[in-house]
Amino acid sequence: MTSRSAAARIDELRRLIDDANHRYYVLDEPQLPDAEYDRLLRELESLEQANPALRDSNSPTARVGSAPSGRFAPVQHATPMLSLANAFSESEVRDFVGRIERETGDASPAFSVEPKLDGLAISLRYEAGAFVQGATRGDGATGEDVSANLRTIRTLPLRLRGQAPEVLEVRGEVYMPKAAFERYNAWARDNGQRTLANPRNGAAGSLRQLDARITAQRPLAVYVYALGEVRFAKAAGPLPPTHSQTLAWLRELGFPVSPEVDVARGVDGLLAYFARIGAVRNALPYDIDGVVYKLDRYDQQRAMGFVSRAPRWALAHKYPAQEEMTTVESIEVNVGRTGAVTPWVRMTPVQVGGVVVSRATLHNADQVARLDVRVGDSIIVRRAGDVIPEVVRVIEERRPVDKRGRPLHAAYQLPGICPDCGSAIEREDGEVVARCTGGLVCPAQRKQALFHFASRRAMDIDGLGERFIDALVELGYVRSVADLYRLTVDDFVAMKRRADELSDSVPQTVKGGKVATRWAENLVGAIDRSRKTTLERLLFALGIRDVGESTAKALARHFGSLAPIMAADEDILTSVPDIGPIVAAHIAHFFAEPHNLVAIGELVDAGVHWPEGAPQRASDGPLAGQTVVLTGGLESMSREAASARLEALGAKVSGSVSKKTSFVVAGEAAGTKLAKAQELGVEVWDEARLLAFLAGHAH
DNA sequence: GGCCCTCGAGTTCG
DNA sequence: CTCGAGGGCC
Repeated sequence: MTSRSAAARIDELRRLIDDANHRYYVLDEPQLPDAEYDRLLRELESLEQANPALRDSNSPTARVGSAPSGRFAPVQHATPMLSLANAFSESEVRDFVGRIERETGDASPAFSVEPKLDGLAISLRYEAGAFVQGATRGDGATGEDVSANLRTIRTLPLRLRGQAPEVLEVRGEVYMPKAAFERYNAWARDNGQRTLANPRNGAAGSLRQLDARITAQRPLAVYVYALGEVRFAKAAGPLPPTHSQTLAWLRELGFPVSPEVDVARGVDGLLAYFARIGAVRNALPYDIDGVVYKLDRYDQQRAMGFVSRAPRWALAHKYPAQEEMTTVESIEVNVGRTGAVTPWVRMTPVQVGGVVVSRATLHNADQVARLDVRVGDSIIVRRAGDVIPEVVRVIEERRPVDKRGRPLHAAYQLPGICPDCGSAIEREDGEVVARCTGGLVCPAQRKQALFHFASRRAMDIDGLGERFIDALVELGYVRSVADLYRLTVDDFVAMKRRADELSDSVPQTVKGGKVATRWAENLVGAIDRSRKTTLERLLFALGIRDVGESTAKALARHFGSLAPIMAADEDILTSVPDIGPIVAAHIAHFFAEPHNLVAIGELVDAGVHWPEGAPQRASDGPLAGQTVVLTGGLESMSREAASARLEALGAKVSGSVSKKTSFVVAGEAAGTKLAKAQELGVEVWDEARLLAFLAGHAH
């Protein structure tokens, strides 16, 4: 190939690859098959290698990064990089908008609004449409030249598209997408590399790598959101008159601009945007710490001017932090109803997502080992999608060490004996959970068994909470579930008096004298009401391992009465739908234990009773054989009531959506289950349709 | 033996 | 809600 035609081909390849990159990374609409892309890139590489004179630092092949070039050179920003005023409350937003309305005389000014990415601010300089230099923010006036590292970022255009100004400086944020961060850390763990503490630190650290080849391996991305210096070839350039139009223009030039940018008017518009982004915050592919409001019209911006270094026409409205750092004060264990030993951390209380968090579960020994959490460690805690705090990771760099630089504390190990009863803790082969072997000898297990027995879905004894059960067991009033039915008002009053003397483990609101008597009467009444129950509730309340509500219901339907269940061997039990050999063994063992038989006899003697009937096999009804899932809240009835009505019509009400689900009933604020149903193409009913169906099939 | 669907169990704060 | 594991079907 002559060098002339090589030059033409190189030019063509660079265009094709740049275009493919733009479509893939910026527009998210890949067009070129991966194999074809690789082929073009390899062809370009070999042509550039054969023709060194035609190499170009803005060639797409440069994205693999270049060797270190010493220190970062300082870069003077042509126009200073600003900082923004922050707001943490609605009233600050009102003040901000009020000021602008007053001073511009515009009763309903438009704002360009955008998410505030949690990354690293940078400035990018283009001359004649080609990327020439990129710098960190630094102190706002002078930053560091990180051009080589920025070139490795796939979403950053190396050449602009269309009519680019002579000089164009844009400001943006370099960030690490959440998924890329997770992927990178998984890779780093597997390969013995240091993991990144969070996406923001990951972005900052990667951008300040002296060796751009390392940066190239870090999955960074960039969004632009503002202009710096702009010079057009001809005298006065046609700059758009508003910020939102500028963003659209930047997008046309090939820059990645957040798809969440919008225009809003007035305080209500801004707050609505803040709420809308806040609602999807977790689902966004990047971390944000707030949203930014910018007065849209440039003439109005000029009228507002600056205070020190912050513009008076822009505001960053921050969300409460969702991830915070704190320290581990101790690692302790809980013993559950089945003896499951669950480790958890007590940590220095810290505000996360608006509430103070002081403890978080570690689930099991595997999780402790994975995180390698130790006493004294600095940890990142998060309140994920729901409410439950979790330990995200340990910041190993901050682990306390002794004089010789060794960690102060060894890796945490689960205790070998139960802290509540001293029995051995064992973990079966292949199982994740470790269990206390003490059984009902263990006070922790006994308390949990009682709590489960009294719980709403079991015997439904109102007012018998966890702390109160603790006191009952510790003071020796109750050993087995049947003991509950022997307690009198006098017992409760006496117990209350003793508990008050010993500690404050009984609610403070319960005072002595008449009030105590009244309270005791209520409890005795609640216990008495629970005597009348159903077979499935009783079976569930007994706390047989692996027998939850659903299995208890299956047993009750299949056998109709208690005696045949107690008498059944494992073979007979296995013939019940959804009961296999393992659950059958647990059930048979439970009823083979003499103390369980005694407890059941005592319950019956104490007056616990339930209707018994004939065995029921496959149900019929208009919904026979259908599996239904309820999600979200219904207005006209509780979720339980809706379940009962559907079951009465023969449906099986399940908790999780799958291909086999017949239909999903979605109420208010339906969440992931609705999304899953839509993804799987499962039929979705709204409340109106459910009500119409129920009305049409009323008994 | 491997998959998919369910169920069970544990969990935090106000 | 999420994870782990039991049950059932291919």
